[in-house]
Amino acid sequence: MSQNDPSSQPSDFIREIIDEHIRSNRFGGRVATRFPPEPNGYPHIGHAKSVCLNFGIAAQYGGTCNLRMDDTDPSGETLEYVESIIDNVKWLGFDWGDRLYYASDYYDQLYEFALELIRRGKAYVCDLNADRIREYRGTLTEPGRESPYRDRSIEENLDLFRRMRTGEFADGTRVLRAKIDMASPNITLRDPVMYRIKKAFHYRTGDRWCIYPMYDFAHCLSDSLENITHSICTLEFENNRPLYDWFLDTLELESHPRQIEFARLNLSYTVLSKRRLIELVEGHYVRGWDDPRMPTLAGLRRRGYTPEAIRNFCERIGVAKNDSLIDITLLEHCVREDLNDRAPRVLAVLQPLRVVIVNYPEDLVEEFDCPYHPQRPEMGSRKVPFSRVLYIERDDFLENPPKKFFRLAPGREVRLRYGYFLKCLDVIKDPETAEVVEVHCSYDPETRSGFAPDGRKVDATIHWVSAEHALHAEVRLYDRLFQVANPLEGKADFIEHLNPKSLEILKSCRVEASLATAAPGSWFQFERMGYFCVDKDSSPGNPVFNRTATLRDSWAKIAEKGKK
RNA sequence: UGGGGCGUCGUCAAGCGGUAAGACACAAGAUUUUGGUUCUUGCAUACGGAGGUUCGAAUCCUCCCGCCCCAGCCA
Repeated sequence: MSQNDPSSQPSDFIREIIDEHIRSNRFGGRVATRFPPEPNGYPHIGHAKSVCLNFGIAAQYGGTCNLRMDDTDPSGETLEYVESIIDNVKWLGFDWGDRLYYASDYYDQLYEFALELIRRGKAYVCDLNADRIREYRGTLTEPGRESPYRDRSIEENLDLFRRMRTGEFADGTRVLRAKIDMASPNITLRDPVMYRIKKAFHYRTGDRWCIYPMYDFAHCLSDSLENITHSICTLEFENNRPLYDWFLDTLELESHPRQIEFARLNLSYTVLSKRRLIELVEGHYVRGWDDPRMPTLAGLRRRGYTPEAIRNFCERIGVAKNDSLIDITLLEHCVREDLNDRAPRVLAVLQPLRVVIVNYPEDLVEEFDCPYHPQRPEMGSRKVPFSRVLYIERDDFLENPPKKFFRLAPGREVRLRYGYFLKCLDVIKDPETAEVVEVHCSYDPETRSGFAPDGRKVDATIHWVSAEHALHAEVRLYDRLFQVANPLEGKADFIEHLNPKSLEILKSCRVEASLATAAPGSWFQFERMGYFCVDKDSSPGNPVFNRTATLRDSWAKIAEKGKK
């Protein structure tokens, strides 16, 4: 069993805290977590870290994990975002059963809790406007001042708050505040706002409400209502924990979850903040939320990343409190690892160079049986047609090859994958541009299975496709979205760091005929080129492929060194 | 200059007083009909710095330095 493998049961400071709670029977041995996104953007790989953590812990401890939309601010929250969250968390492989909740479903209860706080003399209606409240709040080094409305009677507060709810007052004219401590060194505790007036349409409650609860008030109570035991959130909420506890303590609620904060994910060569992702989408720097260059789950999914790869990535990066910038090569490694195992191998020529085999019969067509996976024969094979005219990759031929290049070149012999040895006899160039347009070769009929009876060796094996039989295809090559590891570093606008070559569209690719029926979303390894998946833009006869990741390429490294 | 948090290899990250795991990256080599995969090997005399406690400190204490978060009627 996997219990013997410690690495299969992740351990981190959060799980240590939970272990301790179980030992001390703090929550009756129960573990209940929740993933609480605000539906105001598409979920990204950073959310995946939280999803994996919360659902992972629940599964590991035999507990539950709820999915809760933290929708307490009508502006920006939409059903489209809710759907994208549901869709993507499900795709990642997690199941919340029937426990899909919405903070907006708690509005009535939250309102009652607010009334109770007023009755306990712990909340008051404040008539200061936003600017005034800021002034009264003080600064990091100076204490704040108490609002002149702080000592209203309970009756007046109750009356005013009810009238706030009925829409008697204009937006921004009054708020409900918690009465805590205007001199607290923790600014979060300086009489924080609990409710604001916003006469805005909410995507779920419509115009039933014109006052909306703030995060600090709503979140702890939502957790409590759901009987959460461990409320896991990111580091920036650490300052808010005393407030989280204050509401629950002041209301004397039985269910008092423990808030635990961990460091959010940062990934090199991309950005993971909703605000900036929205900017990329709305500024049309990418083709939408599911653009394969985006770090959104929708983007990664369309790019060809598998849920398994993403989950594995989330496990490998660990959980701690250090601000970190994870190297994107780790994410890439995780997809390659998964796809190497499961992607069928297939032949595809991205930048075709025409090859005529001068000694191959004009009308002969042979079929080679090509296995789908070198290490997994159970994946089977398919027949690939071979004929006199082929296409090979442009990069696999060089008229004047450098020392370490051992692919095709004048006078050189290579092996065609699954086929014959091929020798270059002649190079045909465009008289105007001197560009190589065609290569004439001969093949050795004795080498049909890829070996020479005389035992002679060949340095390279290249991929190919029969000109007459191949399918035309569009292939989209993606590279990192940004040119620098940390686009947010420095004073420059992160947009300036966008990689102008993050997308290269190749329209004259040729892929083997077996791909004609490939379903959108299916993964392949184009041999020697990388992992690709069928894009949703494909139509019958016009397949479109996205490059998920290149293969590791030691030749590219050698070539790169040669340039320097 | 208030409060909260964090500082271990290029990047993450174990370590919880007994003499620095692992992963990615990188480098070298072996195998190979993908310059892929796989395999082997190398990669922190050192844990932000300085003192101190101790037979022994990345782990305990003190001071210092650096980075992140908080002054939304966002979450």
